[in-house]
Amino acid sequence: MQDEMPKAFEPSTVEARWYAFWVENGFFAASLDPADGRPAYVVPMPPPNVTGSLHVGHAMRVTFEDALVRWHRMRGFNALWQPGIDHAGIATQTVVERLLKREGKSRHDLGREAFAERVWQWKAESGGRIALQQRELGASADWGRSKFTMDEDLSRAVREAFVRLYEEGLLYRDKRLVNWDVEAQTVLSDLEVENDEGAQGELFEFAYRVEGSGEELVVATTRPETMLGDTAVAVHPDDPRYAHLVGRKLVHPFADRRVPVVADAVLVDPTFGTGAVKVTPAHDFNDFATGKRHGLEFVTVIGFDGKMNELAGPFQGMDRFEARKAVKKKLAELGLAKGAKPHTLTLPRSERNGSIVEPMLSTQWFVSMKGMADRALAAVAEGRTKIVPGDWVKTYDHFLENIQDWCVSRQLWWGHQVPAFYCDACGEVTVARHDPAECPKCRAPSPRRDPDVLDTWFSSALWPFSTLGWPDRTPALARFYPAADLETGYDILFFWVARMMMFGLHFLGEVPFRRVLLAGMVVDETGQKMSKVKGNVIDPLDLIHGASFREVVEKASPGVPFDEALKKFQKAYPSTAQLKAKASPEAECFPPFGADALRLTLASYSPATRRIPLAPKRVEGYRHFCNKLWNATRYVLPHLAGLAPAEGVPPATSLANRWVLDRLASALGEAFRALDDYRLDEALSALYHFVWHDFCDWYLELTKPVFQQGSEAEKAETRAVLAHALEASLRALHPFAPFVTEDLWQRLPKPASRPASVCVAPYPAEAEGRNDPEAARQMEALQRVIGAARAVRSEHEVHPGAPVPLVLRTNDEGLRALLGRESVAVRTLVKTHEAVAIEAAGGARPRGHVLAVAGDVEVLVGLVGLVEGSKELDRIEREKKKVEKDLAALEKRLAQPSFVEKAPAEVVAEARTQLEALVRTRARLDEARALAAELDAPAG
RNA sequence: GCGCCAGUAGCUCAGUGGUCAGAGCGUCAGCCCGACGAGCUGAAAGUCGGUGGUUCGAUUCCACCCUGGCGCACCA
Repeated sequence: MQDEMPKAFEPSTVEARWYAFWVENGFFAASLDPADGRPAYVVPMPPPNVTGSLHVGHAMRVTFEDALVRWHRMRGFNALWQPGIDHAGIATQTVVERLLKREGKSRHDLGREAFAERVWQWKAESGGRIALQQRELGASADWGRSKFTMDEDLSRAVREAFVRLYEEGLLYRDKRLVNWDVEAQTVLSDLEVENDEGAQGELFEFAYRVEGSGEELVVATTRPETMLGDTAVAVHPDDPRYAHLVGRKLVHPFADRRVPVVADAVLVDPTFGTGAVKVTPAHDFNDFATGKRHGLEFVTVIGFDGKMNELAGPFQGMDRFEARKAVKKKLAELGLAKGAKPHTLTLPRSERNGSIVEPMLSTQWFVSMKGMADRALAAVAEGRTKIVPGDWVKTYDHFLENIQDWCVSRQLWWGHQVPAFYCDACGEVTVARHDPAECPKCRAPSPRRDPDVLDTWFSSALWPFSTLGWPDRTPALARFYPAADLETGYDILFFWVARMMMFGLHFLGEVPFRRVLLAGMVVDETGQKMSKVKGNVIDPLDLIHGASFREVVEKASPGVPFDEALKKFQKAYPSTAQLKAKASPEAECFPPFGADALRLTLASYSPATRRIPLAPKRVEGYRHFCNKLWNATRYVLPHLAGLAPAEGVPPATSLANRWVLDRLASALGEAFRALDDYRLDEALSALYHFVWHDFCDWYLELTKPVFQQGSEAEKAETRAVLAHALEASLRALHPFAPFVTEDLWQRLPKPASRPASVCVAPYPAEAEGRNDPEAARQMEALQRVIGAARAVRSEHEVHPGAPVPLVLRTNDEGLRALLGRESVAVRTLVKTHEAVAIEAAGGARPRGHVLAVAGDVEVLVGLVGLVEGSKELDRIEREKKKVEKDLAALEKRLAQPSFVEKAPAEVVAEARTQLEALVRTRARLDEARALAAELDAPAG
């Protein structure tokens, strides 16, 4: 693998071979060996849907989790990143039904068994493709332990959980009003219902006639068709308008039924509408409760198919929306319609298919949540599980404090079938771990199994332990439960995280994970959610492998004409549009940025932020960073000449070597602290800055004169430091950019103790550098001097290649000594071939030199004959203005007795030191100004 | 109605009770120098959403307000 290094980093050639290398060597497998004493670090991967295809959300999961897992693995943890796939009940059934439809069939044509067979077949062919895509991102999961939620062992866990809850009286069957998805033909849990706010509807008013009088009672409704199921009209008990009607009966215009007027303070707000409310206990949640309170009849008039049933009289067979119009019309004909006003309402919609959810009376299985919720609340309150960022604790608490029982049965064919059996002979219900051959009560043969399946999230809630062999007490369970970190998007805090907490505590008596890390959602560059409607979806694989505009735009807006789709896309990603304004379909929209660049980009967003605006331009920036690493290594390698460095931090005596080890220590320390705090962005930023701006911009440049003209001893020391700093940097960056770091690391000569792969090499901590405040201070002074000289030259537009004489003056002897020692460095970095003169301050000014001030050093740059005139006075004035301003502020503060008395001593001392420094700088600037006149005077 | 989040350079975002601040991209000027499908050097640019308060001191803490986003509940 030690081939010639191409000039530029090419992700595609690097990625595939290293992934194979890692897997072949089993680096990602967690160990169950009893002799392995390493502490466990476990992260359960949120199992993507079997129907899923990798989107940026998944890419973010992989990036965050993989970085954490690789980091811990390198730190010597026995890391288990538990992967898997979710069977995704409704989603998968919908996909396969759609396929059947193309063949002109429905699932009913096949029957339940054959349909399930068909789904398994589909799964074998195209399901779980996402697991392969996760590998393209470098996911270091323990693929050998991968689980599918419908695997035999996980199905056993689901059944066990169900039976136990039933035996404990926490799982029960009840007839109540549920959310019915008319399109999918199944019940939904409350969480699966989305509230569509701002829908335009109308508030329709009609009258009921009071029995035995000509009086009318006007009610208002947004759903006139439900009046067919009205069994009462409610008024407020204190409402004088209707007091006389309470207890009277109303005539239902279409049904052979008398409807009582009841007084109800809970349901009725006398100030809203007419102050009289029609009550339909079988089709509305509030009315259901009202019906219970008053012992009303429950008349169901809408069927599970969304059509009016036989109790709807003349409206039977009509679709509910059709019936709405018909009822209104009929009421108008009867003179009972009393007008309508526009009304904004919130419609409950199925999160799956968007159809309007119908509240229906139905018998379903429910899990009693209150007790489990209380324990889940306590676990977080007591800190046994920490939610990060902590902002989410309130949301978590609010959900659990107001939790309703969980409807877990679904009228689907794909999923874990409810293990309940009904005896048709005696009505006995049996819930059992094994299918009963006969009714345990009356011995009637073959009780009928409940046809329903369980909510997909029921099995997901068991994930942290069902994947480890529960209900058996396996070694894996003992070793890997509870997990350390659970990382996921905040959108499934209720669906998944809270339920895992509850089930984990219930079944294992212990929290399922110590930390919950909640990440934001990836959105487009303008902050909009990604959706096909908006045409702003980006396939992360396109960013990795590169893609033409046609490919990108087709995925963003399937089926939409190119130009239109392109426009939408460019609007969502302005920086891309800018980059490729002249986009033609076949032109390259994204070059192959590579998995590393994408990962670095995603890792660079603060995990605390809720919206993560994905900017392709930013990915490009990180590809450049990979390229920088690549080329830095390309520079370093020839100098090392294959010499393997010794173990440990190499000795350093030269300023540059001491300094770079100091910066390395500081960056590594910061990275470690940040990672520990789940701040991948801060860790990355510290390392990025070190590599690019300290290591490449300064240190590599400083090594050049050493290799050109240094002594053998200097060269040897520099070689060792160079090799060490680069090798440590690659290790430090490996969790973020696994591919490029592995490739480069393999090319470097390394100490003998290093393992076969960087992914199991020790993660560098601060001690792999060497703190050296003295070197840091000296280097900073040097950098200021060099910066001042460069600025002078740049501002005077002197050709960087032109040699300029440089005179550095200071009365600080230490500084003079330093500048003398480092004069070669100064000369190299200022890019002047002339000798550098180091002098005491205050001498006569050399002719034609422009002066700048760098702290205590006067920097005189000789520009004779190179420029006409000078901007020196301008820049001195500018600098002085700044200094004066800072000085004034400091003086003012120090003049305040309250500040000096009350502020901490060190703050005051620091202010004084700064003041002194500023005063000195001001003096230099004053001198400089006086001297500036000399240069500005007409040349003699 | 309850709750959460955001509002900092042209853009996207970091950040801190202590000289009223950073990064990337973008912009401007110069360069191409044997690590750099790029890079290097330099520069310009912000009254840190508004109003009050706490404090010796607030962009950073508190209250209220405005704007945008989100969640939950309710809606005859």
